[in-house]
Amino acid sequence: MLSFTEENYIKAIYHLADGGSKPVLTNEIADAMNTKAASVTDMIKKLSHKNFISYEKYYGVKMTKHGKAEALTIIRKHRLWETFLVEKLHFSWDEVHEIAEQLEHIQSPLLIEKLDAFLNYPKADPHGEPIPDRNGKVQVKAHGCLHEQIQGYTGSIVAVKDSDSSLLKYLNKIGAVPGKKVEVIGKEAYDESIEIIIDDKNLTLSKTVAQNVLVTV
Amino acid sequence: MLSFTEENYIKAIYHLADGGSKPVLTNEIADAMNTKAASVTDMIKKLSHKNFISYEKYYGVKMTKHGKAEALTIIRKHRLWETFLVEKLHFSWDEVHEIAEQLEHIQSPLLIEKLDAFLNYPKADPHGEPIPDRNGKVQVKAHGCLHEQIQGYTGSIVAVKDSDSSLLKYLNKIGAVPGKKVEVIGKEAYDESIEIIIDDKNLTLSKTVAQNVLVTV
DNA sequence: ATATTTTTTTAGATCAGTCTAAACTTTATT
DNA sequence: AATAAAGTTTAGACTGATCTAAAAAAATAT
Repeated sequence: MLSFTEENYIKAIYHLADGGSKPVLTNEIADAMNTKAASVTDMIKKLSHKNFISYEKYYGVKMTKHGKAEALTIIRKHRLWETFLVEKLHFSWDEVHEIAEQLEHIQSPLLIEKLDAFLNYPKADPHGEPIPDRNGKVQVKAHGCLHEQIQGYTGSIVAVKDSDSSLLKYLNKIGAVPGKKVEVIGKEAYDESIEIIIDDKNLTLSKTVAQNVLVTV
Repeated sequence: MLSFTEENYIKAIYHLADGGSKPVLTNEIADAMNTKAASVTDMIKKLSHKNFISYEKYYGVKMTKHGKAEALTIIRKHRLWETFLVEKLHFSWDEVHEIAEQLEHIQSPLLIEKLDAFLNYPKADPHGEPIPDRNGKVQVKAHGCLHEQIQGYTGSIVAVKDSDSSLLKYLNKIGAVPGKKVEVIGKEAYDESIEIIIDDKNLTLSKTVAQNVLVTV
């Protein structure tokens, strides 16, 4: 059985690898886990020994099939619990992450099946992220440019196209990060800027920025 | 913040001390925790240093006010989760103990308040055990062992002592669950088994079973 | 292509929780 | 009261997850 920590590493690596495909560097993991590179190296050895990742010294790690499957069941649990917290216990969607981080480690496949049924087999969590099914299948959501959306649109941010660090920094500052709910209030015709609401705050994004933000459709 | 293990020790000691009052011996704790006396001694030192119990070498430990309060919040969490599992997720009452053992360690006072509200502030868990309120107050119901009752007794089942799953499964099968009316028809002198009526059905329970069933008096 | 910087790994230490084996206290027995 | 038995504590070791400091490898810059 996996420890708390092992599960957290597997989940973090999966996310950093964008679904487990691309290789991830030691320092990236250390940053994501708020720990030191040395600790990561140790854990990498353990996880690779258990066949969740493949590891070659001085190169990033890559997830195996086994590892991806494991990550998906953890993600499934996390997102089902978040849905429960928001829909049944009436938490607001920004309060649930920390609690779900704990709940996702509860061991009981039957519990998760029953929770899934209780919630009526939801397809996405409160942040709009898809919930993998019991076999690890993820329903990939169609998404489009924020720039293409019109007044009245509501959805959530899926990803950011450009990896330019100043854009990311800016989006992070204004709270426009993946997972966040967004509503389109209106668009300026003359410069194609877009007015939106994120976290109850009105924001105006330039065309250039809006073209780089992917949202659910 | 308390570790998983510390919480489990506190809960076990509280139960062994019958509500925290009488002193508990090292070996009793070791048995209850499925560990060795030496490990218990170490943990006792730590918990006493943190003021949850008072400790004098070679004598049993006693819970402090602080320790009792802590134990009661853990028990509250455990019993609320059991209620949730049975009432909302439709687990049967003999399946929930192990899962609640995990859930009781989730840290979030707000979560517990919301769960309590969601369940409509239940007074007892599915086994009939009282649920402490947010201040640690327990509503104690007068009750006695079924085994101690004599011919002609009528009352109802309040709770089941042992949380052993095979006992619970058995009681569930014969319909001896909390809330059910029970009547004592007679007792066999030679093996101290007891004959009762539940749901118009005559049943014979062994001494061991009857000792674990609590009834109103 | 050599030197410098960055990244990663190794070595060695620490802490929590556990263990076994030995030492020590208390309780029971004769 | 002396001895045996039972229960408890100490000493020392191990594992898992972490750390710091130093060594090694890879990437970058001159």
